[in-house]
Amino acid sequence: MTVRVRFSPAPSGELHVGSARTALFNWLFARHEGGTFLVRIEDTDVSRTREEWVDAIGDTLRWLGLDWDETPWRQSERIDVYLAAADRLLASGAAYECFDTPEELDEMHAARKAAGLAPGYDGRGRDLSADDRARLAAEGRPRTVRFRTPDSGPSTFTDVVRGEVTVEWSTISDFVIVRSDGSPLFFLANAVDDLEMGITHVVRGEDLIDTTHRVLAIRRALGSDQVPLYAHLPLILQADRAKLSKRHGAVAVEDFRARGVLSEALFNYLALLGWAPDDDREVMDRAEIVDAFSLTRVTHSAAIFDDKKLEWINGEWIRRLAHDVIVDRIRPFAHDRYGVGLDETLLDAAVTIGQERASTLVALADQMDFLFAGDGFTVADTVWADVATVEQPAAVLDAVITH
RNA sequence: GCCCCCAUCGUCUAGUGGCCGAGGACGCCGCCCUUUCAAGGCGGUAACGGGGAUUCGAACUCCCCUGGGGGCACCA
Repeated sequence: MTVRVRFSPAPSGELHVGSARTALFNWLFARHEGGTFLVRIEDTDVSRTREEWVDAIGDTLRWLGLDWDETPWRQSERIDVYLAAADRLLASGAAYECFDTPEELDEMHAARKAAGLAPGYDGRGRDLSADDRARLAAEGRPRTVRFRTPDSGPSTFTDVVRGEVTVEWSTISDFVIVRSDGSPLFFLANAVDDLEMGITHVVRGEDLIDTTHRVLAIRRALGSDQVPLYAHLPLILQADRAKLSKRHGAVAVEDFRARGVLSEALFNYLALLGWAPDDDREVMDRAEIVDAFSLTRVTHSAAIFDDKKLEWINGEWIRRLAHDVIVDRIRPFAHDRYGVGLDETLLDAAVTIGQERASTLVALADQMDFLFAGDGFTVADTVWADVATVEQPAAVLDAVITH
């Protein structure tokens, strides 16, 4: 079987490190297995989608070094496919039409919660007659399509990292697959696409583990007896053990990029969050990681994102990369900061110092402050005071190089 | 509230019944190198959440508790 995986981001913001890690693991798995890595934009919710995010996510993936194999899919261009599937589910009785108003649903949720149940749905629309439905539709009530879940019995699937995952159907109520505005929802689109695109392995965050039962149920109702192999990755948490959020500093890949984290370093660090090779290596390049990667070695518990360790790996990479490569990457920073009159010789000298001591490209740029500005040095306090007091740039350079 | 998942140093992790009086890395603390900062070298600090059970023997198996996380939407 040829491995076929996909990364399916919702374009509702910049790519954050959690999603990037998911993309990375999918990519690593595909490359390791010689399989295919696809990108599928899950933009069925038009209100949350912005075209600029679609482009931004692509740029970020490219920057990280994650290349995809086929033209990216857009779910927004396949709406009719999902609705056709919904019609089939309706025809077979696997799904049914509902005409509940938002107010009625709110009331029901409150009542169910008070009764110690999950918000869910009480199935009130399940057994409406054709006449009932026609009448309610005629009243102008909103029409949605719900998937009918089994009343009882176990739902089990095999997860590569977690083993057998079982849940009782009675805890999962009927859920909406087509909105009142006629657009399809995640569960439907996801099930249809994974099926039609021949996805063999679904690698995603653990926050989606509970949705698997529903997606699998839709697949079966659609007539498929094929089940992709799932692998739910442990979540990435903040230092306070809460889910990563924008309130707590950098979470978007672009934030790290702007901060001067090298692509190689973030790739390397992210690979180590939730996975470890079977030896002691930590600083590894892309090829080494692809070679060593395996889903069976993915860890089980949530990991805290550690900036310190990222900084360390970044420093390793700054020192490891060829001098010219760093000069090329630092040039935009230097240019922004010091303008057109950029002195290439000094830039070169700054990188020399930077590779020796900096952990991030921004810190490296700080080294340049005193080289370019002469007296205004921001290098850690009194560091290199004697060198910085030399007035002639040439002498500074000399001192730096011979130091 | 209900459901699911998870549980080794502060953090990332190795570990799949004896090789573990628990290994590596980051961080932190010393010392060395160095005119100073880094980098580097050397050393140190620090963990199997608790209780049962199985076993000749449990970090590794099972159960309970506790703790943490996630889910329960006309978001994905």
